Amino acid sequence: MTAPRYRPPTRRADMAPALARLSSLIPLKTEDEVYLRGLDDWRADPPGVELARNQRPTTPRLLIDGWAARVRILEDGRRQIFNFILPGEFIGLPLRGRPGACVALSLTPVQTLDAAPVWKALLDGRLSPRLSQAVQLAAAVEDVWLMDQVVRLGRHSAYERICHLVMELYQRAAAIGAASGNRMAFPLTQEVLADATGLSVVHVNRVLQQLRGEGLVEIAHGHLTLMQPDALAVIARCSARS
Amino acid sequence: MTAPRYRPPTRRADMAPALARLSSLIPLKTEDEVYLRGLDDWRADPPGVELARNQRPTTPRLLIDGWAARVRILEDGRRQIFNFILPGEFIGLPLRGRPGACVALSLTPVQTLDAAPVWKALLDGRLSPRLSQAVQLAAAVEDVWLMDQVVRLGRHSAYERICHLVMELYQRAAAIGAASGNRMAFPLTQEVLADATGLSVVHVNRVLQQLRGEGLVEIAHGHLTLMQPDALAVIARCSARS
DNA sequence: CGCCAGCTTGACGAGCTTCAAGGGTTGTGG
DNA sequence: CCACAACCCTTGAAGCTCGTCAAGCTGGCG
Repeated sequence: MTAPRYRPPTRRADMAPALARLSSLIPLKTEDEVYLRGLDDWRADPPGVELARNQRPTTPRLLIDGWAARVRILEDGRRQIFNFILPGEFIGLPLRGRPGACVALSLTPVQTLDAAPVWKALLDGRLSPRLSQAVQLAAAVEDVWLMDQVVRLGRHSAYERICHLVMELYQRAAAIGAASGNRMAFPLTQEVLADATGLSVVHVNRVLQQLRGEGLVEIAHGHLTLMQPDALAVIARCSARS
Repeated sequence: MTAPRYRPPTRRADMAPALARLSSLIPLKTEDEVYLRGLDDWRADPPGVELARNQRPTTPRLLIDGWAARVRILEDGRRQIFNFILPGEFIGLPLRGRPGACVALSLTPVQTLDAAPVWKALLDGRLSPRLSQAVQLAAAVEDVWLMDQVVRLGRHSAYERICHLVMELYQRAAAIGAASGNRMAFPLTQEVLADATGLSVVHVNRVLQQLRGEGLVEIAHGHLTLMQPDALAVIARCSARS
């Protein structure tokens, strides 16, 4: 009956994962890291909170802990997830989008920093060339992920969709140092996976059972394990070409 | 047996549609139109030609006549169309994408202009503020279309997908003055529609039959007619919100 | 200990794909 | 002018993938 009270963390999470992700786009120098660590408008939010709407003006934020997603909700309640947001990614950059196109939603407890100074510095040309390029690259990579999502939804079977998405998420987790030994924390519910893959919850469950039975992937207790990364990669590689 | 010889047109197509489309993003001044009309590296291509690959360096081009599409082709031959390209849109702008992410393919005979001067001028800050903003807006609108595509593929039925796509294309045609009286030239084959909507050709055909039977939409002889635009809009409006 | 969100399973049916074959239209060559 | 080829559209039949409904289970948290 009582609202599920949210106890915000008292301290800022480690910024290393976020910095690792940005460095994976373009190697950052110490001064860049110092600059980012200097961002001081910190905020913590519980799951299920709308972090940003894609409309101007919106102040961009940098995710430093937790998972979020870009989502659209239809009039009749259907939901479609466009993409997941992991630490080191920007939310609400005015580079893209338009009112109602999508909303950023926290999926776990999240911590973010106000990135408005970064954006302002970029526009004024005061941002370090490496950070400028990192922002540009981040946008380009997002575009590619969105195209991958289109291919998954349009031309992959349920089985392929889940394999492909799992591989993407594993590689992104690896880039922030959140994966080791083919294992990673995986906070997504099957309902969220369903909204991302365009499937029903029940069918997501069945595919996951199948993958577990085949000894390919195991998701349990908030963790994901790639049992046969190579076999998975083969299935997922029904993707690019030409 | 003989290659289906291609007779390129001898004269450049009218640029009015392309200019109308850009003006619909941001009203252009006469000098902007003069500048664009001054682009002189003209090219004509038959259908089925790869116009640009999403990788640097690629020289961007401005489509002035015909239809094209951004496509990805999978190893096993499956195809997914991301988006259609109509006159007034740029192909291969280095704003987005990455090798292999997608390819631009002509669907009809097309005519394009080399837009490298535009891009260079933009980078140097020499481009008129209106044209600069038009390019930015074009990119933003493309993002929205891509998200719409994700929603169609992920959460719409076949019936809804086709209605929604038809509405989008009609509005885009209207913006370039290529539609009148609920009617427009429509050069897409059912196979192309299938690759755009993630369906099989056979099922696209069945849905089109149904729409025709219901007196909603008629596609025949390369032309599309909206018989009941209002009813269609209601079906298609299962889209944005929040 | 009890509650609730999330996971699991079965049965059934709809939506869509696949395979197969036929028909219409357009353009090319004899 | 006709015949033919290529391409596209159309239709039927059969079956698989996936969604829906319904019910029970499990684990974590207050």
